Amino acid sequence: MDGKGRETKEKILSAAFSVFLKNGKAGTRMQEIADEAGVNKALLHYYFRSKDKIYLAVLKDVVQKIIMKIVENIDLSLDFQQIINNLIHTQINKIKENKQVFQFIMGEVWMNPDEVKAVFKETIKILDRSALLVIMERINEAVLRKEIRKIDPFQLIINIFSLDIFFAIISPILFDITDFSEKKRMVIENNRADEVFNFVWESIRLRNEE
Amino acid sequence: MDGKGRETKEKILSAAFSVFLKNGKAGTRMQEIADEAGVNKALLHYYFRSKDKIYLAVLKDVVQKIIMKIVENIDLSLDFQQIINNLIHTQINKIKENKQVFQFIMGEVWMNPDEVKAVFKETIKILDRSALLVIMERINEAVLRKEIRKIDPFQLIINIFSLDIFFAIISPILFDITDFSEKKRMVIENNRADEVFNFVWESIRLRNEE
DNA sequence: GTCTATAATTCGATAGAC
DNA sequence: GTCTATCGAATTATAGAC
Repeated sequence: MDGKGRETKEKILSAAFSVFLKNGKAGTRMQEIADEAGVNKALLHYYFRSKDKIYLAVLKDVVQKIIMKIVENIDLSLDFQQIINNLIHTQINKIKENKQVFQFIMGEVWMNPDEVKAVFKETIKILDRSALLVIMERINEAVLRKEIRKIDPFQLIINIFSLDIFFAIISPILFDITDFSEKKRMVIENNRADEVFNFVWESIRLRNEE
Repeated sequence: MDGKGRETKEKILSAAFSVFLKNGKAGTRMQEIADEAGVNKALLHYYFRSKDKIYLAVLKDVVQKIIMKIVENIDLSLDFQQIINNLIHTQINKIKENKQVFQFIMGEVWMNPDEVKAVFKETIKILDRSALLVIMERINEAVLRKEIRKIDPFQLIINIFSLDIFFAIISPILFDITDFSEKKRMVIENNRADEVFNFVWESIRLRNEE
């Protein structure tokens, strides 16, 4: 493929990325992608054959990016308490920055579970899992030296992810159906990471009495 | 409307319920509802005018049931620790029993956010909120008599919901992409309620040292 | 490689007979 | 109240000219 062709293909892919993220698979029209890319609709088929193929390309890209983002950038040089604190704050910030991506994935998971699961599986296979494994290792170490109580690392990670992710994806609806003031909403959102860390740390730290 | 008409209408609604739950709004075909109900497709329009109208009827019913289920049946005669324990176990059981309903709502929230939000708002308005309010009251009381540490009841409830709901809706994908044995999967699923209660209680209970 | 025009299909909705 | 037949809109996909 020559330079011009590659350029066009990338324009289409980038447009598809933004349109699929906004509307989901079912809500996306090939015409809208073409308009967004500034090319003719027929070209989408010339380069990608079908809507399904473009969707799959976008989905792979999105899933890969989100998995990377959620486990990367964890500073392991800190002490254990700070690692957990750092993990929670980093994760919640990443989620805030990529809300649209999370909501897209949540939507697609239910509409196209098999497609999404397959992409997740494939991505995880080629992924560098070391970051997550190192954290689990650190959890086990902290248990052994009695800094925290005995807990299954897998369950602890799941609990942290639940507290981080569920709130973020549900908060638009939550604040829409409750009658909090804008100010209270902001306070709750901004304090969420501290609240989660506090909740988690109080649960796992070992006290002197024990 | 005579007896026969009412009966047909109910057959359609019941079929619509099962088909929408399985496929979501976008994935549902009027023909499939008609087949499921054993009537002609034209009759759906005779009784409900449009697909949107049937969907709305189903959505209202589903949302109402799920909100009721999640807050009802909390035994308030117990002591505080047991109320929290009971709340978590009841909720997780309800979620397990109604997994399809939860997954349907999660899917619809992203595909039709405005429609779903509106139905939630409306349902909450006519809902008996006393159960949830009483729990928040009990939380405040427990703080005052120093049974648990100081915590915002709203945040505590959100945290419990996160730990209960997120795991349940994500577990099919989680177990699909990891390589746990069937046995380990069962153990984790069956112990989830105990794990959550333990995690929450360890986080909030006040010790003697403090 | 890119465009115009159109085929092909799917699906919600309706008209009209019984 | 129920069915058959069909319309019309929306949308993916392709054929063919440039």
